[in-house]
Amino acid sequence: MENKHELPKTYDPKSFEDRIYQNWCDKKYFTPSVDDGKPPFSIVIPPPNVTGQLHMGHALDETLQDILIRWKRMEGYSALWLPGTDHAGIATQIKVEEVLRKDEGLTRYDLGREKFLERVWDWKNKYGNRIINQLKKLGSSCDWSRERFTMDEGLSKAVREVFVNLYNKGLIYRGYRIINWCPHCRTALSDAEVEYIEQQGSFWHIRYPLKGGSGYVEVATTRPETMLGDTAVAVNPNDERYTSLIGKTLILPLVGREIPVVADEYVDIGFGTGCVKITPAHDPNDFEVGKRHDLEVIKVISDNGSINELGGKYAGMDRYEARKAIVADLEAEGYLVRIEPHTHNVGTCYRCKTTVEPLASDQWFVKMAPLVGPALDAVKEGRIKFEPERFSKIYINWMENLHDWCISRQLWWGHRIPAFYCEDCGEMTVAKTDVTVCPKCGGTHIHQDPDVLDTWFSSALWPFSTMGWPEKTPEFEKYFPTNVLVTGYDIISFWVSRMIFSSLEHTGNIPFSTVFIHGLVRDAKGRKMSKSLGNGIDPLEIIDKYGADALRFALATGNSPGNDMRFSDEKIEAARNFANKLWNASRFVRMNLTIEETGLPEYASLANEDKWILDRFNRLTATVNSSLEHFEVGVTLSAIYDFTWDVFCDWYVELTKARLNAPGTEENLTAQRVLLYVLTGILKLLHPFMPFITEEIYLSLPHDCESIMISDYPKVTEELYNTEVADSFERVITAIKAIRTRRADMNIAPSRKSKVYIATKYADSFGESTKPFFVRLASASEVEVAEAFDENEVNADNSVQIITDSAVIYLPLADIIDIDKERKRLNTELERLKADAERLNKKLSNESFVSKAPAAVVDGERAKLAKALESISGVETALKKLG
RNA sequence: GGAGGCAUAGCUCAGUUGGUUAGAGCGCAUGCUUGACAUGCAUGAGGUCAUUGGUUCAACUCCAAUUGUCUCCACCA
Repeated sequence: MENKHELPKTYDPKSFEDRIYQNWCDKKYFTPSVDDGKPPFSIVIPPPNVTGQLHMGHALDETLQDILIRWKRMEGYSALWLPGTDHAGIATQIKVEEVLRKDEGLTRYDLGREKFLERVWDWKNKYGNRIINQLKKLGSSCDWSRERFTMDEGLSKAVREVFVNLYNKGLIYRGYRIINWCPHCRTALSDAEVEYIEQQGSFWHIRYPLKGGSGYVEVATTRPETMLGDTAVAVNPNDERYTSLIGKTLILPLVGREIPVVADEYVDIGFGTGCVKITPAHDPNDFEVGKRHDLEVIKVISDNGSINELGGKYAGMDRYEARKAIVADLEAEGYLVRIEPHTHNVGTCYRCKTTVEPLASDQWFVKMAPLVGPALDAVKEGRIKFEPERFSKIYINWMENLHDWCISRQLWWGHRIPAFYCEDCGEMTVAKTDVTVCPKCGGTHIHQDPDVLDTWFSSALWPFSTMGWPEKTPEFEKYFPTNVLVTGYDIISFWVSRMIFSSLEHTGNIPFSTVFIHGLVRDAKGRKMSKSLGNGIDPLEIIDKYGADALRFALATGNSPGNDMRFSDEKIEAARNFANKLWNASRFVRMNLTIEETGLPEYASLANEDKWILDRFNRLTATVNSSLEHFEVGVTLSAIYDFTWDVFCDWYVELTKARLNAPGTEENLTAQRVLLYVLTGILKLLHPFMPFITEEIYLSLPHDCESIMISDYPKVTEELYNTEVADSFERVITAIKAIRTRRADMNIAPSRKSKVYIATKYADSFGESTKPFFVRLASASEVEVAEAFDENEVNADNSVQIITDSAVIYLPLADIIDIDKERKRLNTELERLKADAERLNKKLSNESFVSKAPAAVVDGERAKLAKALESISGVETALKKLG
């Protein structure tokens, strides 16, 4: 047995959390061994961005994962929680560019690609561990020895392997298509990276005159500047208003270009004017129309969002500046018909919120159609389960409506696309290793594609790339597929779905069997926490003030899967108060301990209240284990909370005080052992949720293991169930509560003690050993129990009468009692009970209820009726005695 | 336009396959220095479980519609 330390008088989490975490690390408890012979349980962390700072969303995510992993570890699994970080292409590149501009007044182009990347790596090495250290403050039991980074050597190898395989299968291709372009980040974006924000805009109606001066057509647009790239106007072939115009030629205003009127089903007859200007280079639908009619693609907006050299007099203007100028010119020349206000959704970059510009560009794409089927089947067939289940619908809906995935980014920070071009013969080679000699012409003037891959391309491989894939490492063999993925619903489309189809395609296996989805953490007013609102709550400040355990408790409690939650001062204070309560109860138990052993004494030697608490604890254990199995973290925690506070502290600890005050007796030792057993059990059940305080207390008590985190999680012990004794003891509790209630009703000061006479047919329940409980907890001066009421002992006229379903209790308090009031009260009570009994009678005489309801339910109702009848007879007796 | 969530006490929220008198925290009221804890103890007030219908012996729970509210996806120029 190690030395047991003292527990200081005040609960001060700062005094032990870091020390305990360091000890766990030193002992390597977080690092499971592949050959430990235990069944595997694994989770990979959703890798936070290296640029990131811990926020409440992370705190919730990590807390839930840690709860699961600690629970499974204590249950005897080889529990691996694999941590790491994501290189976060756009975010990190922007971050370092900012620093560069601020500190040195330079742009990345000033440095050049290689030098710039050196700076990014410097930055990563310097600040990339910040978020990892923050995770440690939370108590996360990640296996830091297996920490990975999306751009480390192994993962980069996996990325290349996947790219080349997909390319060779024809699932990756290069194409000239309309993509979403962010003029600020100067890169292409995937559909998922575009956020639509509703904006107040205008609808400009413009006349396009017919060649030859005989009339015009009227088109409407929200982006007038794109007219510089118009190469046709389209009408619906079934639109009778315009059939005569099809095939005619128009003169594009301001530009003077001749463009045709084409017929295309894409045009909605009922919307706008029914005539649509077609700009194939800057609109995805127009691009398709253009392909069908063989129209020229004229790109007029450049990478930085300005009008390019094809824009005539508008060349060089920013797109919004050009819009103003064009509208003004149209008006001056009489082409502008009118301007309508118009609300529409504008696509913006999810990183910088700049309005994206759709433009035609050469990019790399993943062909989605062949990957979707298996990824849908895995969920539909239940091999991958979403928890809560409803999120599988969101997943399915998204997967069924996928376009090809644009994976190339015009950035420098990321995995460079492994495509090599021969400058001599133009051959392109895609290969796992760098190409230096052209396989076609033998030329050596080779350059690699300058683009990098979408960050999510490497994230999609995370569950297996982190395990060493494509090598068959021992980790991969043992821990893949992983068991649970814990993440927020906001990331299902970005990440979860891509992991699923990638894993199925490349490993032939699912990446995880359960996706445990949680909601967002909002502020006390229900608003999303954001930098711009400045309403974010810093988890590290909370930890500093209240402790990591309190933060974890606040995040885990009252939170149901998939739902958003609010974080408030009240919540964190309630959590801290609970920790304080546990701390003090433990201190009380500890100061009364003289024993060293940890087990229970002979069951037969236990008092009824001991058997009662053990029965209740056993039930708690059953609840906890089954609800954790269903990811009901919040329900589990509140069950432990209620038991700890209401059952253990408020009742059982109080009930043991009489025995604790009698040192040296056998009863005293028994009480100590049961107290220690139940308290230790609570600590173990609670440990996954509140790892620090439970460890600190556990080690201060006689303990059976060198750390609570590697001890065994409590399991149900069949022998500890004892409904009969537990029910019998509940009668005592019921009686004490009833006495307290009556005394409070009558405003009897606690200092005013009273004799307590208990008339009951359950005299066994109210044995000699229960009398001190009435003295201590119900202000009794002395207690007398009788099988039946003894008229000689009690003058009912002078007694307060209390009726429970198992006893009639008399408090002789002659000077306080008001006979009329008593009679009235008893009559009201009698009426209520009779109404109850009648209702139950009616229910039980209902033939279909008795025959169709389960026997247990019917029996339950019968028991209720029996209790009601007993109470009725108790009240009637009392009334009779009252005269 | 498509899909989904939510609606329970003054506030914030639980309520695990339908089965007592619907719960918690905070707040409120009353009384307590009960030698672990005032970050506490005891007691209490407070709810037609959004509305209407349906299924069932039985509905806060399942189904449909309605109202309010939030979110995601698509995007008609």
